Amino acid sequence: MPRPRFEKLPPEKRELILETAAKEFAEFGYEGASLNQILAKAGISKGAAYYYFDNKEDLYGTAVSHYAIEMIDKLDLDFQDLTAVSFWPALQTMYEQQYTQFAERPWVFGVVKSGGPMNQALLMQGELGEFWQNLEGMLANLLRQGAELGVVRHDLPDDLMMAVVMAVDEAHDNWLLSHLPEMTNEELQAAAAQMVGLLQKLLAP
Amino acid sequence: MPRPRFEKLPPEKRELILETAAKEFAEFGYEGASLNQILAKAGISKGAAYYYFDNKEDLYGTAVSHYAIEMIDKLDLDFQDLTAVSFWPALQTMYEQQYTQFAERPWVFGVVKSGGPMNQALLMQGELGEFWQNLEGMLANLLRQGAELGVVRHDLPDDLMMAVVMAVDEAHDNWLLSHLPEMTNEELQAAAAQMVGLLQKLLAP
DNA sequence: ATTGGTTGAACCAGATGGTCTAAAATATAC
DNA sequence: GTATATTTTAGACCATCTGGTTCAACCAAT
Repeated sequence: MPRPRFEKLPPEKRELILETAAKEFAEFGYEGASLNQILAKAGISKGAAYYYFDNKEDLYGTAVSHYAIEMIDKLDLDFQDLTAVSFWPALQTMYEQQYTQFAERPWVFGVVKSGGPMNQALLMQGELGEFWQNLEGMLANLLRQGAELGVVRHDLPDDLMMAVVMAVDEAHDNWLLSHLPEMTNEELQAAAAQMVGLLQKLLAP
Repeated sequence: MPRPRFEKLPPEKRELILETAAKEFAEFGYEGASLNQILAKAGISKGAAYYYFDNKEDLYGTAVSHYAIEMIDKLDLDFQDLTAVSFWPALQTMYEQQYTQFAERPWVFGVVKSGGPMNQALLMQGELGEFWQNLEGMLANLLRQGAELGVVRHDLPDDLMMAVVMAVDEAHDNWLLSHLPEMTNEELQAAAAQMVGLLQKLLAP
C-alpha cells in the first residue's frame, strides 16, 4: 500500500513511476529487478521513493495492483455463463484482447503475470497474498468450470494443471514478445488462436 | 574448462564441489546462484576456487558438463531408428529413467536443464555455446523426426514449439520436485507417463 | 634448505535495499 | 511581499552482498 500522498502526485508522474517499475519487474521479475535502476530510470531520488512507498515490495505491489485493475477493466473477463460451446471462444476472446490492446504496452501483462510460477511463495507472504489467491482462484475456477462442462480434463492434479497452464502462457508471451515488432493486427489475432489452440490441446479430455 | 589440476583432486572432493554447485545452480539458476554461497557450502576458500576454475561461469560449465555426461551415459537416449509406433514410448522410457534413476539426485537434471528458456543468451555466448547448440539440436532433431514420422505437428513455428516443450518440461519437473518425498517408484513411473501424455497432447498433429 | 602446490582470508570495486537529514520547494498566514 | 510552517527531495551514508584479485603462510616432496 503506497503512502496516501502518492495518489496526490500529478497523474503523469504517477504513471511514469509505475510504468518504469512495471517494465523492470516484467522483464526481470521481482528479485531480478533493481530498485536503484528503477529509480534512476524514472528520474526520482531514493528519498522521494521512500517518501511514497514503504519499500521495494510496496512499489511492486502498487504496480501490480495498478495494472491488474486496468487489465480487469479493459478485458472482457466475463466467465460467468460459459457453456461447452462458448468456453474456448471466450478464452480466445480474452487472449485476442490481451494481444491487440496491449501490444504497445506489453509490460502491463508482464508485470501482472510476473507473479507466475516462480514468485508464488514471496507473493503469498506479502500484502498481495489475497490478491494472488483471487487471481489463482480465477484460473482454478475456470479449470473447474471447464471440467464440469466436460471441455477440460480432470485426470491430472490441480496444482500440476495450474503450473503447466501458467508455464505455457509464459512461454507463449515470451515468444510473442520477441516477435512483436513484426506483427500485424491480424497476426496478433492469429497468435491468440494459436495460444488457445495450445491450451485446448493440453486441457481437453 | 576447469584447470587441469582440478581433475587431480580426490574424487570425493571433486564431487563435493560439483554437487554443491549443481544444487545451487539447479535451484537458483546461473544468475541467482551465488558463488560465495556455493563456496561456503562446499567448504572451500575463494583462493582455492580460483585456483581450480577461471570464474563462476567456468564452474557452472564444468558442473553442467559433468552431469550432462553422466545423464547421457545413464539414460537410453537412443533416438536413432524411431518409428511412428516407437516415438512416444521411447520418450516415455527416457522420462522413466530420468525420474527413477535420479530421484535422489534431482539436481543432476536440474543443472543440465538450468540452461532452459531463460539463460539461452548467456549460454550461447560462453564456452558452452556449442554444447547448448547440440542439446537444442537434439530436441529440435527429435521434433523434426516426429514431424517426418507424422506423430508431431508441424503447424507451429519451431522456436515456439521448442519454448513450449521446455516450459512444460520445467513446470513438470518443478511439480515433481515438490512431490518427490512422497513418491514411490510406481508413482515415478506414472509421472513419466503423465509427462509424455502432456507432450503428446501438445505435439500430436 | 629449496621448490612447487595449495589454501585462507584480507582486500577490491561495484552493486543492492534501506536510513537519515539538511536543503529545496511549496503552501499558508499575515 | 515577507516570514513561517509544511512538504518534498537529493544524495550521503549504511550494512551487506556480489564476483574477482592477491599474496603470505603452510605443507609435502626433494
